[in-house]
This record gives sequence, structure tokens and C-alpha cells, in this order.
Amino acid sequence: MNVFNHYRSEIEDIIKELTEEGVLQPGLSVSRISVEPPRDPVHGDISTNVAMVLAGPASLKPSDLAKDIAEKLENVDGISKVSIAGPGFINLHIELKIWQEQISEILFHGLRYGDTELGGGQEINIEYVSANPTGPMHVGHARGAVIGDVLSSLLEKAGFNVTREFYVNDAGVQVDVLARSAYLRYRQCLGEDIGEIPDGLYPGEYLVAVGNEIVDEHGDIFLGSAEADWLPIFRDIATSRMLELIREDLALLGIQHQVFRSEQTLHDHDSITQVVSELEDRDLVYWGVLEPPKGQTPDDWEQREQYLFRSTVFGDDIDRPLKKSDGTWTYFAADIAYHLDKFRRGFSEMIDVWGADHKGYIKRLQAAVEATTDGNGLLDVCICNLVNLLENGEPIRMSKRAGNFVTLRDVVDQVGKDAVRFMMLTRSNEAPLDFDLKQVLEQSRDNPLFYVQYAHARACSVLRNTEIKLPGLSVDDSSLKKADVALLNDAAELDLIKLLAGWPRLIETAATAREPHRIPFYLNEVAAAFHGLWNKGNENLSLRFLITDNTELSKARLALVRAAALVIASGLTVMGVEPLREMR
RNA sequence: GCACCCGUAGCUCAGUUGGAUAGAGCGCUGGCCUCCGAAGCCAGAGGUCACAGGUUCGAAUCCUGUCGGGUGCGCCA
Repeated sequence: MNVFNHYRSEIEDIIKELTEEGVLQPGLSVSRISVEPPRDPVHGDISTNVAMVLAGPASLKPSDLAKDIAEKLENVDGISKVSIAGPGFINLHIELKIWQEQISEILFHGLRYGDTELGGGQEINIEYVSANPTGPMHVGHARGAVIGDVLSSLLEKAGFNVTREFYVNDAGVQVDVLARSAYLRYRQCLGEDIGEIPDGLYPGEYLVAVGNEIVDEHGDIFLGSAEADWLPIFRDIATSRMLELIREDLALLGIQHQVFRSEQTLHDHDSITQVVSELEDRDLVYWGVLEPPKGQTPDDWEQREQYLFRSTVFGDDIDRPLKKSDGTWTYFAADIAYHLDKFRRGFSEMIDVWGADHKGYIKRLQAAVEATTDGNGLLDVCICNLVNLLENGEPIRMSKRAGNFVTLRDVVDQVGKDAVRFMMLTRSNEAPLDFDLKQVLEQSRDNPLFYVQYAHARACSVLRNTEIKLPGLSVDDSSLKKADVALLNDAAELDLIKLLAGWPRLIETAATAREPHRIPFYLNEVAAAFHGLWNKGNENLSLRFLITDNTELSKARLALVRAAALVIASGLTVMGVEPLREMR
């Protein structure tokens, strides 16, 4: 049971009663009513603004309405005290019993504690990573990969039916460049001295294997033949090898997509032509001339007619071109077809995870989705800002040209997948993030991953120690579930319980806001509360978890310790990070 | 020039979609190990939420404007 949702529905019942009694008029919206923990705990356990929200439309004074509602709340099960404060807040104190029972609730559900029905099984497509298949992944890709993956898990926990998707950009000039780069390696493989890799081609060593493979398979038959003859073959082989490379890199991070969708297939199947003709039918495309951007006219600007989509109709700043000067489709045109394809596969809700450099692209694609789906498709874009890679506070300089950019594989090898995954979520996704390769390995308060893991490990440590200190007391979940949780009545214990009981609510708010970074922030709070409680036992022996001459009390406290470990583990699981049982 | 993001403690950042006296870490000052893991904890100092208006019972949050910073701006992906 989510305590806050429970009392929200009690409050909604009271609104109904008051409506029947004629105090409130029918049809008032309850959407702006909050039922949440107050910022300051002296105000109670739950605070609601219901009287202030409904008083206006009912032309009542908030304090009068609050009195009516408060009277009825006093009779509700589990509420020990109701008070009216400030401009009309209603503050509720909840009986200790209700909180204490949350411990049993957590032990009962285990890692699934926090699962909610918010999404109601709604299908949702989350597209993330979508790196060009032209080489291995570098650290810059890691943030979007982690955010997309954890957002997926978060929404799954919140009751959505998530499909994780990867859009393969295997069309366009960059894959031709890849093919030519592979061709060079092919010639090298056949004994030719290719010298320096020319500017504009991919210099990476990883293409040597592709050259080798083509030699093994086809011998020297492409030597000296025209580019048009070998290019498609090299392109196909190279892109599929690069895609394999990327999938291996993703696997290192524990990421697996269910669907890979190729851009090239959209071209091959005339999907783009089809979408554009649908837009034509709606009079949403035309031939026209765009003005150059003011204050920044590019040197090579050439005024000419273009084939444009009327994205301004849907709130974009200018209309957007669908064709390049050579007559082929733009990336945008393909993307329109791709998103309509997603919609027609049953996803009216889509989330794309992009890098910050694509921010300017949001409006046009949302416009396109709205246009092609007649407003039935909904595209949300989650923007990931840059990652500054540091070592001991010093920036690590990367340059693609020199080929010394840090690959994702390097970083995972150095610090491990869990450190990468956790650290990528320690800032809100729109904010730039410093990622220090040394700091994530530190065992100190500075390192949030350590701090959270340490709390989990300490909890496990207490449970292990029980065997020595209190032999015969079993600590498996089904035994702890029977503990007398009413014995947990120290203020610090109750604070921790209330925090743990907020996990389902956190899932709901984080899922609604689509902000996975709230999970590590929350886990940090849980860890702090747990470390604090632990240290109280150092100052006051009667507050230790294990009291050798009081089995019942020990058992109750162990239930709390186990519950804390479960909530931390539950959060780490959503993040794809493995909870540690010990730190040594 | 236009669009989007940002401006919160000395530093790095949260802030529950509009709630009550704005929070955390680092750093600084002082305290806590005969004791379940001190790799930790507790306490203190530190603020005109960039600025000015507006919306309302109520604004760090929403609107307008100003200042300052970042990113992007036809045909690349």
C-alpha cells in the first residue's frame, strides 16, 4: 500500500460526501490536490492543500472548508491527529501502527516493493543510444545509454509496458565513408602500403578486422574495381560489424535493446515517399525559399527553392527541408517516416533520448509526429547533457581525429559498469556532469555510489552477525515478517521507516517526471538515515540493532535493517547496479 | 537576430510540477571508536534563490522584461 495514495482516496471520498451534502458543487477537479509529506516534519506525516484548492470554486473560505474536511478525516482509520494550519493546510498525523506495518509490507514484496500501477500497462517506446554504426562507442554515448535504460526500468516499475529500441543510422554519407575506410583496410590486408589514413576517413584500428574478413570471404576480386561495384558490399559488411561492436559495448554496460530498426530499410521500402505523400494530401509540404538566419549568415549560403514541411503550423520556428540539394531525403524526412512507423506499430507514446546537441531538433520532430498521427501520437524527448571526463579533477582531453577519444570499453574496464551507471545519474539529465575516474573508485562520503553501497553492505553485515550474537534467531524474510514491529518506536527508527515507505511514491513522481536521477538522490537519503541510525547505536547501546538479551526487540530491528537493505537493493536494481553484500 | 536550457551557501548541485521557517555534499570550526564495519556519525557557521515587475490565499518554481552564461540555428546525422 502506498500510504499517500491511500489517504488521497480517503480524501476524495470525503469530497464526494461533501458534494452530496451540498457543501461542494459537483464536478470539481481533484487534479491539483496534493497529498504529500510536508517539508517540515513538525507539521505531521501528511499534508494536503485540498481545502485551499476547492474553496475558491465553491466560494468558501479555505479555513471553513478545511474545518468540514478535517472533521470527517478525524474518523478515518489510521489518522491519529488532524490539524489546520496556515492559510488552510490540513495536516495529518498517522498512527505509528500504519508506518510500522510498512516494514512487513516491504519484506512481503521484496525487491518488487515500489511497483505501482501508475502506467496501467500502457505501451511505451523508448529509443536510446542510436549511435551511428561507424565505430565503437565512446564515453559520450554512455550517458544517453544509461539514462534511456534506467528510464525504461523506472517506467516498467511504474506499470508501463516498455519497448527498448535502437535506431540504426545505416543510411547517408557517413556509412559510405565507413565503407571507403574499410576498403582501404582491405587493400592494406592484401599487402598494399596505404600510408596515413586520409583526412575524412575513419582511422580506427577496428576496421582492420573488417578488411581481413572481406579478404577471407572474397579474396582480391574488389581490387581495382569501380567504387560503385564494391561500395554497397563493403557498406553492408562494415555497418553490420560495427553494429555488433556497439552491441558488445552495450552489453558491457548491461544494456540490451529489444528492437533494432534500420534507417536504410525505410529508404528501401519507400516508407519516406509514402509519408511525404500523406503530408502532401494534408497540404503540409510545399516548395519554398527559406530566409538565412539573421545575424549569422553562413558563407556558402545560396538562396534556393526547397521542398519543405510546414512545421511552423505546429509551433516550430521555421519550416524544415525534406530533401537535400542532390534530391535525396534528409535525415529529418527519414525520421518522420521512422516515428510514424513506431506509431503504426502500436506506440502512441514514444520517448527519444538524445544528446544536448540535438535540442534544436525537438520541435520539428514533435511537429511531424503530431502531423502524421493527427495528434494521436505523443513524442517526449529526454535531453542528455555533456559528460566531462576527469581524472583527479583534471579534464581528460579527447580528440576524435587523433583517435585518442576514450572508448566506453576503456572506462568500463577501468571503473566497472556499476560505477558508470550510477555516476551517469548523479545529475539531472539536462545538466552537464563531471565524471571523475578516480573519485568513483574512492571509498568515502564523496563518492555517492560507495556511500549507498556501504549502507547496503552494513545492513547485510548486521544480518550476518546475528548468527554469532544471537544464535538461533533466524533472519530470513519469512521469519522477520513475523517480527513485532510495534517495538520500533525510536524517533530515528520511525524516520527511516517513513523514508522507506516513500519509495513507491518516489517511483511514481520520478516516472511521471521521467527523471531517473531522482533514484540515486533518494537512495542517498536512505543511506544517510541508515548510517545515522547505525551510529546512534554507537552512542547509545540500547539503540543497537542486536540486543543480546532481547530477542524480540532484535528481531524487530533486524526487520527494519532488512527492509532498508531491500529498498536500497530495489533502487539499485532499477538503476541496473548490483547491490554489494560486503565492501571488502 | 531567433529558439531552447541555465543563474539557489565560498565550491559542486538537489528542491517532491505552486505550498508553510529554501536543503545536501565538499570545504571551514568543534565533538563521537574498549562498542553490530569510524570507509561512518553528530553539532555549528554560511542565503536579497541574478535583478525588476506581474498572476494569487501562497512564487526558487508560472508570466513579462532586463542583465549574465551555455547550446543550436537550409541541404551533416
